[in-house]
Amino acid sequence: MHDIRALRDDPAAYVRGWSSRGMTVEQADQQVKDILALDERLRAAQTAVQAAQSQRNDASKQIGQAKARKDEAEAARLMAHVETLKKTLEEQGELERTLKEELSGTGGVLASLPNLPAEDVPAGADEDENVEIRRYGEPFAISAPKDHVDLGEGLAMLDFEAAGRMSGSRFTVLKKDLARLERALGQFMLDMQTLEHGYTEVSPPLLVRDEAMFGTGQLPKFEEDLFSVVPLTQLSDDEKFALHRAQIEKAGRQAASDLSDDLTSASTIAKAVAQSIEVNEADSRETLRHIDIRRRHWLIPTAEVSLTNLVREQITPEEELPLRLTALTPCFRSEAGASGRDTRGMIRQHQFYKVELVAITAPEQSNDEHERMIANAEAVLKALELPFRAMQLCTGDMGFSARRTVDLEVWLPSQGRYREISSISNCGDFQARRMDARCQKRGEKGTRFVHTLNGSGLAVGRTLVAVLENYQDEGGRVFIPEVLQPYMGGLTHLEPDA
RNA sequence: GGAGAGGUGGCUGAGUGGUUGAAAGCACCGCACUCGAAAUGCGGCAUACGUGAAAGCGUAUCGGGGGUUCGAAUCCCCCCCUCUCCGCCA
Repeated sequence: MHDIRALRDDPAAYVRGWSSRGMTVEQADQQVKDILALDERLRAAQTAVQAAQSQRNDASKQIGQAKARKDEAEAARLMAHVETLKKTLEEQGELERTLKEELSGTGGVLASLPNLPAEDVPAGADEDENVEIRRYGEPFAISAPKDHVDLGEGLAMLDFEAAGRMSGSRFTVLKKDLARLERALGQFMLDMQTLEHGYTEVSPPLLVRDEAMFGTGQLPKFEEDLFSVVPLTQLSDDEKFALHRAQIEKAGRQAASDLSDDLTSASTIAKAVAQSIEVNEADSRETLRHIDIRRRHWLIPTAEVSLTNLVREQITPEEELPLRLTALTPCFRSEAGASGRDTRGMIRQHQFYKVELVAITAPEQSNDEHERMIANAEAVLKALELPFRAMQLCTGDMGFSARRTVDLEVWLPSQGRYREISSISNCGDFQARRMDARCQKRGEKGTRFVHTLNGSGLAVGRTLVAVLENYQDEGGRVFIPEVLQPYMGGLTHLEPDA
């Protein structure tokens, strides 16, 4: 969500920002012009409505006074005056609502355009123009490395076939020590982030409302990446009846007013009413559909959604910032746009575990906090002694809500390249505006929007893949990293028939 | 799932169609009194948006949305949430 006043003050910054993120300069320039024009029209409508309301309020007050002193003639005169204001009130009011929705509504322009990149973000079109900022560790020399699928199946601990039978593609079943290793990784990461890095552990909802998804930026633009669930509860008969009654009353009023100067026969009226009711049956169904939507929940694609929304619609005292939150949760992604990509193995699943890090900070703290968070994520890879590199994402490769993002990529021997295992973003006040999450200094009047940051610390599924592939030996056994051994009851290797 | 009660400013809580943005109390801030504090007295004390150089002015907001009305915290409808009892359940 963008600040219309900031855009008014410095339109050029927005042209610059958006033209670096998938728009040409001309398109960005036009976009900004369109927004400013829309804003202009909205404020004109607003001013007109307010002027009319002001007059109406004055008149209403006088009507009250006139009635109090039994001056019915004066009251009637004033009521007639208000009647003349009605047209302006309705037309301009309708216009105002439409323009406002278009500009700053849930599906409006300001909510549908991506965050502006920070100044130091390299310009670029896609991932090929990301910039490596550092590298840790040397890829292990493994001759003819197996991939994690062959390793896992060789150990009889990984079963895509069974998963496919019950759930289809992009699901997996882990068994025995491999299932335990996944659990160990989650526990280890969570312990590190809470005990060593000061994050507060949270066990949040995995199902959230539209508003929460809007807050972090998944909605309205990326609905197709998500799973939704709708309870099978139907509307009660009472609710249906109430809805229909409201519709029929509305229809009846409409029909009566349409026919008021031509009351030819009862049958005409009946026909008209019946017709209106039929039309409103459709309206009614539409209303019912909206109620269903309101009862819908979304499965979180990352705990970023739940953790960040913890401060939504709240004013947090600045002394309490930064808030550092972490959670180990399942994540659910439809991967709609990825058909054909990473179809083999557990790199890209509909469901996976991830330890998420979220920080809520005061505006001036967020840059430092970002660096801290990157280090917190890197610490996990270092402890597991997995080779990785850190990539500063270019403007074209960043997510919708981010103003600056650094990805961590782990070495995968079977692919002979680095693959994303963590993504750490500073979103500035972009999400805070969408959530209305603010902070306030003690004893001071004004509030400011907080800054929000999120990062994986780490994706458990992909870490499991990295451990399997990097720690394999020629016999198909897998060494368990030392830091994980306490979580595995002292076990040092995964081996067949364990 | 059934039956019922309720959601008002930072908090408690009055208000059931007309100068009510909203009584009163608490909390908080300023001033007076005091050597200082307490107590007491007086005054102040919401947010967002529009407009304006500013002071200010205007509009909206009593869980959210819609409706009735010249006028809604107050009446009607829908949604969300909280609480109580019953039922069911990991």
